Amino acid sequence: MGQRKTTPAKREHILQVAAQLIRDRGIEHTTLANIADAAGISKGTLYYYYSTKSDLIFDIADRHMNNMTSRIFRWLESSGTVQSPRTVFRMVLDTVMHSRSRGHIHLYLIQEALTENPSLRARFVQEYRRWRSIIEEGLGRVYGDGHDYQVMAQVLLTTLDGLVMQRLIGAGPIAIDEVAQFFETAGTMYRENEPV
Amino acid sequence: MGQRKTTPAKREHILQVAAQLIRDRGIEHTTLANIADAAGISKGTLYYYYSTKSDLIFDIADRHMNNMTSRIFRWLESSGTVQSPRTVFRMVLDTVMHSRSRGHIHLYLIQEALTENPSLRARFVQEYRRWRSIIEEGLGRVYGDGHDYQVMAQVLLTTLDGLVMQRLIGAGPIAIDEVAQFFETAGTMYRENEPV
Amino acid sequence: MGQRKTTPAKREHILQVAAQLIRDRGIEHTTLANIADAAGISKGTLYYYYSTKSDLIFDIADRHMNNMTSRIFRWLESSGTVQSPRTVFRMVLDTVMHSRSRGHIHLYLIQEALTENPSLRARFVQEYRRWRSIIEEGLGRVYGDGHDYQVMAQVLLTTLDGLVMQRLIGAGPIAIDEVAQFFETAGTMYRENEPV
Amino acid sequence: MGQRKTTPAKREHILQVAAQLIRDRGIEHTTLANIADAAGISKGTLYYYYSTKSDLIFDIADRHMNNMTSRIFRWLESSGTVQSPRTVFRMVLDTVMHSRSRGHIHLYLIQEALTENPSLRARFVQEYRRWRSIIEEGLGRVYGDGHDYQVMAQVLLTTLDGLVMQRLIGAGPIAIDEVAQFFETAGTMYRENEPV
DNA sequence: GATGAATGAGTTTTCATTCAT
DNA sequence: AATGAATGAAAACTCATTCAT
Repeated sequence: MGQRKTTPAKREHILQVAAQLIRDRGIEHTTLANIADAAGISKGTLYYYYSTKSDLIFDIADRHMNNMTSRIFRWLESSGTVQSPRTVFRMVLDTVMHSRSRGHIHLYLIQEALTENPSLRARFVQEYRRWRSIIEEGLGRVYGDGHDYQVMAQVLLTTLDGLVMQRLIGAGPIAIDEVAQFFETAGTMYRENEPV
Repeated sequence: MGQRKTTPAKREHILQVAAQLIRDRGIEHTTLANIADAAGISKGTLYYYYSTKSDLIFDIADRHMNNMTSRIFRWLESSGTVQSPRTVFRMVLDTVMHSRSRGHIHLYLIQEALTENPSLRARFVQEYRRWRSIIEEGLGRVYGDGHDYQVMAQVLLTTLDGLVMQRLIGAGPIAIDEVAQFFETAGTMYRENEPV
Repeated sequence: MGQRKTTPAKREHILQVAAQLIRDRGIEHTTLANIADAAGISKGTLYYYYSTKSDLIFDIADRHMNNMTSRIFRWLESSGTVQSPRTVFRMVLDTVMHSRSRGHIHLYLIQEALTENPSLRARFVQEYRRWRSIIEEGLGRVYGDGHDYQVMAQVLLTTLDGLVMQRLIGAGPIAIDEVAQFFETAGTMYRENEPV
Repeated sequence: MGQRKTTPAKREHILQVAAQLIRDRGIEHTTLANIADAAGISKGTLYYYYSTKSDLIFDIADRHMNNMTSRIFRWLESSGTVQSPRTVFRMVLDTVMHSRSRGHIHLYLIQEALTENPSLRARFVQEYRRWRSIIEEGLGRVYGDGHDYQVMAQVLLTTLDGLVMQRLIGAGPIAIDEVAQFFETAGTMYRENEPV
């Protein structure tokens, strides 16, 4: 829904291939020649679709964030019919962390945004805010009342980012179930103690 | 204090300068020429002290992790005499997130470890485990009993990482106080519900 | 009036647009993609009308030289009815230097002719001779007698070229009036001293 | 006297070689690989001395203009002891136009300055002014009195530029002697008629 | 210890041109 | 007539690394 122009099939193909390569080797170690090769086209053709490496990266980031957003959205939709908050948490954690590669690309893109891509950075800031508010709304729905879940949403989102990093590093298995439970009990607790 | 061999003053100087540059522009955008320039030496001399860019980066990472570790250690030491768990959390969050630049370098180094520096990665894995166990011990001390704070330690550490990332992106101010409170109440709650 | 074949409207349009671009950015910095864009057509279509960049440039040069020639011709026509030689010079200088853009394209085209377009160069040689003889004839008419104005015509034409260059560089305002006067007095003088 | 830093021998060598190539084929058709080859060094080494094609071109232009300037200066020096104005003109014209290659490079550099090198352009403007004033002073000396030779200096300089262009195009032999004579008689005349 | 010079292998970018539809 | 897609060959630029002095 609303990519730039109408992404033609080949542009889409390039996007996929490039994202895959970047996942595997990082942005800096993925050359345009690599991408062209993997996509089965010439460098010239690559240029036809993306006249700059930056452009390509921006589109990959864009796609990535849209994916994340719609994933979280779907969670929000479904959460209306779910009884157990715990199940919900498990699902969120699970979904977002789903593929190691997704985490990889997430980290690379942030890095890129940080060092030399101001517009990409702006995009990240905007998207983070969006995610936070979606999560907030979802939490409100799960717990059913009018409490303020701002902080909890932030912690949850933040934890997700942290999990991505730790998972990438591979510092031991991550006990998602336990973390989910932690958040559930914390949520209940927090709600009760709120008037602080 | 016990670097490899006896770090001569110039090696130390190079380290500092390089770390600073990497903080500002990322690893990939910091060339050896940049470092030599900033350090006021020639590229040849740089190579006299560090025969490879990787070596230099490893040393920077080493230094960085030692810093983190001793910081968390200090917390452990001090936590024995602190009454309020909340104060403790605030302090940890505060300390670790202290400088934006530190966060930057943390992220860059992880990236590097991820893409092409397996030994650096191993080092990170080891250090993360260490941090987690320190935090675990500290939590036990704060809450005073024999409960198992593994998950909570993980969540705390993870959140720290996540906070670093979000802070880097600059997605709005981070309500450290509130997060600290969240963890405190969560901690209490979790302790009580533990038998799961 | 009488281009090759019968220049269809679109070919003419391309010509204008391309000339404009070249005026602004030079030949080397004007790509066929630029021209196609500016003309509102596709590169493919551009190739339908001009099978080579060289062809297009030749046509532009052709047009440019025809313009210059007819301008000087007009001067010749009018000069018969003019009394003051000075007025005439002023007019020539003024006319030829009329638009900065024309000077630009003149220079660019000469450059092109020089480096890689022998046929264009031949065309320039031919045209320069023509201009010189037109000017010579005009001078004879102005001064009314049978003297030989070859040198003066050359100096005048040469000065025009020089003025174009200096004007392009923008090295200060050019005192056209004074230059015109210089030529007038010089002309008179020269005529008298001729038997050298 | 006062190149940037102290031009090492190799830098100087590169400069000469590059200037030569540019004279022969133009800026656009002279690649860095060509230059490196002709200079007997690698592209990397070329980069060591000139990190940009623009830098190199600027230095060539700088050198070129210094050459021109000192050539005109020398004329000024010598002109003090010369009796015949005509001899002087001949010499100036002759000297400046001396080598066809010099003209070539002059034209290319102006072109370059025009299209995308503002600092080069500024340099040209400055140098043109300098040349004009040197010529003015020289004329005053030749004609011995306090008249104002501004216009004549401009016409002379302009004519030189024009001659360079026409010579490059190769539009017939240039009658330098006659042109010199024209300027001499014109000079005398102009001086006498000055109070206009 | 220190350095400037040199390098080569790789990387992005450019663009005139071709061609099937 | 018109076009979008594709291409290749070349060009500029990057930079970690080596080495004689």
